[in-house]
Amino acid sequence: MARSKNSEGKAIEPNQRFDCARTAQSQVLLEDYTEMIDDLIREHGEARLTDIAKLMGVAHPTAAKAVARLKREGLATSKPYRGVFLTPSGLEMAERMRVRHRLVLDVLVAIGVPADAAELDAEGIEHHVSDKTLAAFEAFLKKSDR
Amino acid sequence: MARSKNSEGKAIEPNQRFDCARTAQSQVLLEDYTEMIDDLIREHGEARLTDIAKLMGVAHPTAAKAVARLKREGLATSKPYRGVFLTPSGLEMAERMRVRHRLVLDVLVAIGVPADAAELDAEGIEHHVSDKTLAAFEAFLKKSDR
DNA sequence: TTATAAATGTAGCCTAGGCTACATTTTTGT
DNA sequence: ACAAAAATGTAGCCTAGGCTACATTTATAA
Repeated sequence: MARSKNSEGKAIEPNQRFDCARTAQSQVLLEDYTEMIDDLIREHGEARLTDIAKLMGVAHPTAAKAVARLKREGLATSKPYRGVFLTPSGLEMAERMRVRHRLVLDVLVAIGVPADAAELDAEGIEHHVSDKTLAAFEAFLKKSDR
Repeated sequence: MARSKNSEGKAIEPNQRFDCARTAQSQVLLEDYTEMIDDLIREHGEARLTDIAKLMGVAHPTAAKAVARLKREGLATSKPYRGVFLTPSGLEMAERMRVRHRLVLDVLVAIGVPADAAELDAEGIEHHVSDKTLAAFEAFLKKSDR
């Protein structure tokens, strides 16, 4: 082979560090939408497509496509011209994200990040926190409390 | 209007919390590639397309498309059948990501995240850390040191 | 009730990022 | 030098997620 090693003689191997971003992208969208639909239902009693689109800052057909995908993946249900609801597994995902969001936010604030920045960054970060890290966050907060 | 408010009477407004993920996606790819190209050049003296593809875990035409985009955005240069190089602004981006990566990793470790989880999660998190949060991270680490 | 407004559905287009298949150019090894 | 292997380029396809434009249904108000 021409160059599975190079001038420095080090082999190049796939780096797990980089291949999560792309695979995860799709998942992030699902998580954002379920989280938001859950928020809407809690705060307003229902999740209308128009409201979902407004909150996500996208045009309504974009939200409609996303909802179609949620339904395909078994996370949501809806009937024509009616609101959107989460299935049990959709609710589970929303709850999971809620917990993560809370913990990430609390950790950021605990280490001194201003509240506004913490809130914005938490939304991006919460999708990339593994279970191990989450557990460490809980332990850290418990320790900080006392 | 039919429902810019709803049964609970609360207005629905775009939530900045949700509209970063999508806009940012594109940026994340650029950041990952510049970071990795910089790594390759430092460690191996050059960044070959094949190595970039291997590291990213994608097929080589995918990497070629990404490099084409980096060039379009003024972050990289390359000649046919030769390695890829970063422009000054590409180097700047790589350096920015290197600093972020280091800080995020150190903060995670400092609050008790196991090293392996910290390394993996840092790669996802580093793209979502604002300047404010980064500054808070630095302050936190400085405080932890003593 | 019935016209109008709002919400939702649908079609069709674009770009990004993934792939395979195949063509071309470099590099390697004999 | 030259054949084979490796690297790179290119074409073309797919899906996701964004949009606008337009059709249809539901809700509101006169």
